This record gives sequence, C-alpha cells and structure tokens, in this order.
Amino acid sequence: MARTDSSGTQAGVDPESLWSAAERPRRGRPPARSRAEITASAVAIADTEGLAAVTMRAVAARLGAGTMSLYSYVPNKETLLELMIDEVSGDHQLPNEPSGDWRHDLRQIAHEQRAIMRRHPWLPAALPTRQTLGPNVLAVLEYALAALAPTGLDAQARLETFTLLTGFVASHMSYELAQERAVEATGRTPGELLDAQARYLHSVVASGNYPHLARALAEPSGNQNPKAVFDRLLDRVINGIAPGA
Amino acid sequence: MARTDSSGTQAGVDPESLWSAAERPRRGRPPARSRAEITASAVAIADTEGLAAVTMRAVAARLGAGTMSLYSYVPNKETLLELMIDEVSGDHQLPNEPSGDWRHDLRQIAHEQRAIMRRHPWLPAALPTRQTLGPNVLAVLEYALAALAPTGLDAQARLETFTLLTGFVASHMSYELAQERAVEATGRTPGELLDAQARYLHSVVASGNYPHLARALAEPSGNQNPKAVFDRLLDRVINGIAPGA
DNA sequence: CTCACTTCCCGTACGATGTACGAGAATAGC
DNA sequence: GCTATTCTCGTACATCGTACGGGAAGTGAG
Repeated sequence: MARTDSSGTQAGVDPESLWSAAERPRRGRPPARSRAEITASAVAIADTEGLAAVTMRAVAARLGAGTMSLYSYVPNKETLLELMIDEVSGDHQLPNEPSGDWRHDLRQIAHEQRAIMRRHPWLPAALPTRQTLGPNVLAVLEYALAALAPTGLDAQARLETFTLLTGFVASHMSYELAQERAVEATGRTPGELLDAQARYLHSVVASGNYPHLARALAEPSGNQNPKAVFDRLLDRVINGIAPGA
Repeated sequence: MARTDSSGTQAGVDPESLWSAAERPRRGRPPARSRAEITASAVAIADTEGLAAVTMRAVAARLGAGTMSLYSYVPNKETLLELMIDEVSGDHQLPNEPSGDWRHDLRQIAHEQRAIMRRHPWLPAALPTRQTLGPNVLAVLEYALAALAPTGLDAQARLETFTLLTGFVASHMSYELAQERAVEATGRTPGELLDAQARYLHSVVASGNYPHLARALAEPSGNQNPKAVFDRLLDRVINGIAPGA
C-alpha cells in the first residue's frame, strides 16, 4: 500500500473524468476488456467472499488478466469501489414516474435499497466513506427528488431528506447484516440473536449499573423478524419528514 | 496483512475478554505501558493524521515502544479500533439523570455525539462496521434508555430508537465532515461548498436528463451553516419517533 | 502488404502493513 | 540468589496497492 488517503475519504479522482464516457481512441490496439467487465468481476468477488477479498490481484485473476492490466481501465482501487457502488445502484427497479403518494414512493425506494444491500452485503460498509455520483446513483436521486415534489419542501430540504433516508437504510442494514453474520458465525442458535453478545451484556448488567439496560434485556423481545423491524423504523423516519403534508 | 476478516465486520474477539478488567497477574515482569495509554496514542494519531495513519508501527513509535509490544495489550488492530471508539465515547458529558423531556434529552445526546465526531473526525468512518459495547458506549446507551422512559415505548422500541438516532448522527456527520474536507482539499472557495462536484453536476444536468436535480441545483441553496442543517434533520428524526407522546 | 505508430498488456519490483515467532530481559516470590 | 513467570521487541513473512517500462498487438496510411 504505497499511499492511502490519510483522511480516508475522498477519491482523489475528479468526477468528470471518472463518469464521462471517455471516448475510445480510434487508433492502436483495442482494449481486451471493459471497465464494466472489471467492475462486475469485483462485485462478484465482494458478493461471494466479502469486501476484503476484493484485491486488484483477485479481480484480475478472475478475468484471467494480469493484475496491472486493470490500471488501464481504472486509475486506482478506490475508484473501482466507487464504480462498484454505482454498478449495484443500477439494480434499482423504480417506476418511470412517482405515484404522487410520496410516503409510498419513499418506502418503495427504501425497500429497493434494502433488497440491494441484502444482495450485496458489502454495500453498507462501502458507502459511508464514499461520495459516489455515478449515473445510476444520480438516477435514484432524480427519482427521489421527483417523488418528494408533492411535499412542498424546497430543493435543499428534499436533498437533505433523501440523504437522511439513504443514511438510515445504510446504517440500519449495516446493523441488520452484522447481526445475521454474528448468528451464522457462532453457528448455533439462529433463534437467539445475540448469544455471546447477550452473555456478555447479561454479565455487565449483573454488575448492577445499567438498570435500564437490564430491564430492556429482561423483556421478552419477541424476536422480531428483520423485515418488520426495518419497516417499523422506516415508518418513523418517514413520519418525521413532513409532519404537515 | 496476514488475515483480515473476509466479511469485514466482526472483531473475532469475544466481548467478555475484551472489556473485563483482566486481573494483572501477580508474578513476572510488570507491564511498562497500559492498554489505555496505547488507545490514547492511537486516538491522538487518528485525530491529527487521519484513521489511515493509525498503524501498529505508528502507534508504537509514538510511545517509544517496539511495534510488537502492543500485542501484549491488544490482540489485534481491529480490537484497538474498538477500544478507540469506546475511549472517545467517554467524552460524552451527560447529566446524571434525564430531564424528563425526552425530546430535549435526545437532542442533547445527538449534539454531544456531533461534538465528539467533530473532535474526532475519524469516528463516523470507524463506527458503521463495528459493533462496540465498551463501558463508555454502554453508559450512553443506558442514559438514552432512561431518557426514553417517558415515551412509553417498550424496551425493544427504545433500543431501536437509540440505534436510529446514533445511526443518523454518524451518517450525517460522515457527510458533513466529507463536505468540509472537500472544501479544504480544493483549498479555495470555502464559500461555495461543492466546487468540482458542482461543476460535474452541472455538466451532468446540462445533458437534459435529471430535470429535478437540475431544478434543485438552480435554487439559491442559501448556503446553510452545518449546525443549522444538522438541527433541522435532527428535529425530523426526533419528530418521527413517537408522534403520539 | 508493409510499416510506423499508437495503445494495451502485464512481469517485475518496491514500500507498507498486520502479525507469528521466539530469544532475551526484567521482575516477584521463595 | 534462583526460578518461574511475564513482558519486550528484532526479525521475518505473506499480502497489499501500484510505479515502471519493455514488448506484444493491433490500426490506418501509403
């Protein structure tokens, strides 16, 4: 790792050159592969083996290419990650026009996002540090802005609302997926979600501090299914958006 | 990097052994340093040079210790990151007892969290992939649960609410800080927040697709200060929590 | 068809990183 | 002092992202 952005945030590649089509030069040896092909390979690896398994070597090997060949299509790994994010954002299946019921539309967007994040469990982890503005991401944003038109909110507020919504989805899915991973990691007891965590918490609670936590753990909990929890929280987020409208 | 968790999520160290005091053995050479000292060193580096600069070598060097010495205090780097998270969670300055006005208390918690994340800008990036349950984190959770008692929500719902709130704060601060970093990275124009981003967006918008986005960018925008934006979104989140209460 | 030119391919190499290993140093109790 | 125990950290290795540049593979002009 020669250099990594010390702030761990920006791509370092300006958006224009990244997302504009980048006209193929008309002379010389034609490229054997495409940026899309490389992105797809990276996504496939992330889907099956996790984000940490996405190394330039692995992505190249999967295509039967030399590692360094990737760098004629992508300036660096960070950019590849942005491409991956935009790629899977293309999985959104949204109507051409919003329905007019903005709450319904927002719920639909959120559900699409949840579905995508379940299909690509690495997404919630990849998102928060990156500011991706590829065409597919923009398409979703465009749709959301259109859906929010009936709220009467101004443009600034609509943008904020969308950010709020996707922030919620990403952060909740991060949690939901971590929970599931913990379950299958400990192997046993898919029923009792917490397990080692719970044991520890109970031991902590036994110390006598944390009385409210104690009571929370003592309650039945009902062992909700993840979809129900998501829906309930989603409703709260949407509830808060425009109390008047 | 010998092995990294392929899912990029769990610590691999069970919580009990991590957070319990771990009685000093009574024989043998006494440790020259402490876990707290190492954590503090790591936090100091992250604060001044970014999360990426937190390497085992750097943390050790800052203490004048050999790199491998750290491993008698901390099983691996991932654990060190969890310790860092809990450490800065100790910065929370919360009253002993909630006020009884839960909206006020929640707002206060969120503002504390925002302040902490501005003091430690690496925090929002470090949080989402980690499930930290150290004593300081638990103390905040305990306080939040207490604050939420007047809502009448059940335990499950109160936990969810807290998760929702912190998820919002982390995700928004991630955005807010990224925006600021972008400003100072491009150096010039601290006034116009977007700059390169805006140029690109305008070029995209000029393509004719994205009409709603176009209108959003065309609007004055008012160039809000970050605190105001945060407060407005926070109010929406809190609004959605318990419409009845 | 030839050839010069353009472009892509990718082997090699380097600096960094997390951490396994184990020899040595330092201390506490007897 | 002796011994058991614990901490210290130099060395070493696998792995990562990627700079560099020689050679291969095409293209368009003549």
